[in-house]
Amino acid sequence: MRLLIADCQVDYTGRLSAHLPKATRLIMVKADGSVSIHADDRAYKPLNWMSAPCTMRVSPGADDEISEVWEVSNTGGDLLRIQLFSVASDASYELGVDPGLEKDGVEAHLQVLLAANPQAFGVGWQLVQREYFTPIGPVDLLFRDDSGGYVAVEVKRRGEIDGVEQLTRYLELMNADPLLSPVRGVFAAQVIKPQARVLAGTRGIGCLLVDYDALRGLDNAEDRLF
Amino acid sequence: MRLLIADCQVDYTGRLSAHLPKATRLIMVKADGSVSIHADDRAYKPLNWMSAPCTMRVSPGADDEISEVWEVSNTGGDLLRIQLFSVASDASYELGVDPGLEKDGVEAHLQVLLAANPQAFGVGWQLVQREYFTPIGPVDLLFRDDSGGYVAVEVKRRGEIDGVEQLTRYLELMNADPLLSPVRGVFAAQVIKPQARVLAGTRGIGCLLVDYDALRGLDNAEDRLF
DNA sequence: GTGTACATATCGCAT
DNA sequence: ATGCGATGTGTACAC
Repeated sequence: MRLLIADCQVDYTGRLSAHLPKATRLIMVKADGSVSIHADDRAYKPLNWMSAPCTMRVSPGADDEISEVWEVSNTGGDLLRIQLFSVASDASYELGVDPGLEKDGVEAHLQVLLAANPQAFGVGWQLVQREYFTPIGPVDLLFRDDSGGYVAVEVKRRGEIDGVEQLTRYLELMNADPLLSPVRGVFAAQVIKPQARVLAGTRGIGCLLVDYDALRGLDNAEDRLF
Repeated sequence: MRLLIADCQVDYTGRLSAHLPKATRLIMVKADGSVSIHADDRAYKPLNWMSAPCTMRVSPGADDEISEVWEVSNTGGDLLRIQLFSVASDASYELGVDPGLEKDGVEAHLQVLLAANPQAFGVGWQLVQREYFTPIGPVDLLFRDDSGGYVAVEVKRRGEIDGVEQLTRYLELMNADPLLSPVRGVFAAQVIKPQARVLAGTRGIGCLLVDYDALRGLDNAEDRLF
């Protein structure tokens, strides 16, 4: 990883055109060839960047003020042009390959927990299949309720309007299948935004607020019992 | 901006739980207090981060190997815990406030260009309103076609399935209004994905591929003429 | 390679 | 504050 602190002017042309006037910034060149330019605020997003795979071409500056010009390009025709003025610092480091991030608590885990605990939906519910396949994609969970009717469940961490749309498309398709019809829908999420709840209501789709910690507790309790 | 190259172990608890095993990484502390941890690949995304506003608490390490422990927290209860082992480099720089990014070519510009050039849709089309308001949000463009019928247009840079869903919701609502009905829909984008085109077709929504450069050329030509 | 869904998305704007 | 849409979204995974 190479880190420069330098006065620079940057231009990007690609999916849009963007320009950074001359100022002091951090320029980061990573081992995969990617380049990013950071200001002294915002943790997450660089001002400008070029993702790998890309190639860099370095040329001398056109005048005394510009020491070098970097042109970073990819196969899609995007071009990041960095004009370097004075360089306050320029250092390189060997970091090696990162062992990587371990995560927990995402939607996949919610889905597994709900599949293992149908009682979260109601008494007598039984799981038919997880990731039940339809031509337009997999339904997260398919259950039969206590009366034997099919229920398609869409699981989200945060329930928003596009999740309701997604479930609606699945339901349209499944209800066109005489072997499945009628299929009800339930939208399950840790939080459900009001607009999503209203839209679900108008489409006859039920909503279930999922308590992740309680479900995980249930799961652990069962692990201990059996 | 403070830049450390150091062996570190990182834990994050907040909207999810995540763990980074001990390895050499870049740790960036910006003037706004935000902290990010970068591996030697991926230009855009840090491995872990805490956005401003947040506060850092530094304590000495529990044993000889750990030099310091940083705990960065925000008001939402998120916690980023960095255990520092050996530090290869530690430097601070004054960058000042960045003059900021200037952009061009985003969806807003497409919308303006299309509003100014109704002939891109067809002969005799007339703009009724840009950002035509409905209770569920603004329709990008509302036209009357050569026969006087209303046409709602959704503009995207890239036409995908969710854009068709969005336009569908607008059309449902507008067609429920006897003063507007019937309203046709047209989905306009620089590229339209096949699945979006098919969905639009099944809903009776037209598709228009927008040539950004040609439209801009038209616009410039008009600027010169008048 | 393309399509699809998720993200600690972030960011900006309008209510 | 909250909702909502756009992002050069990036990223992983399935087909």
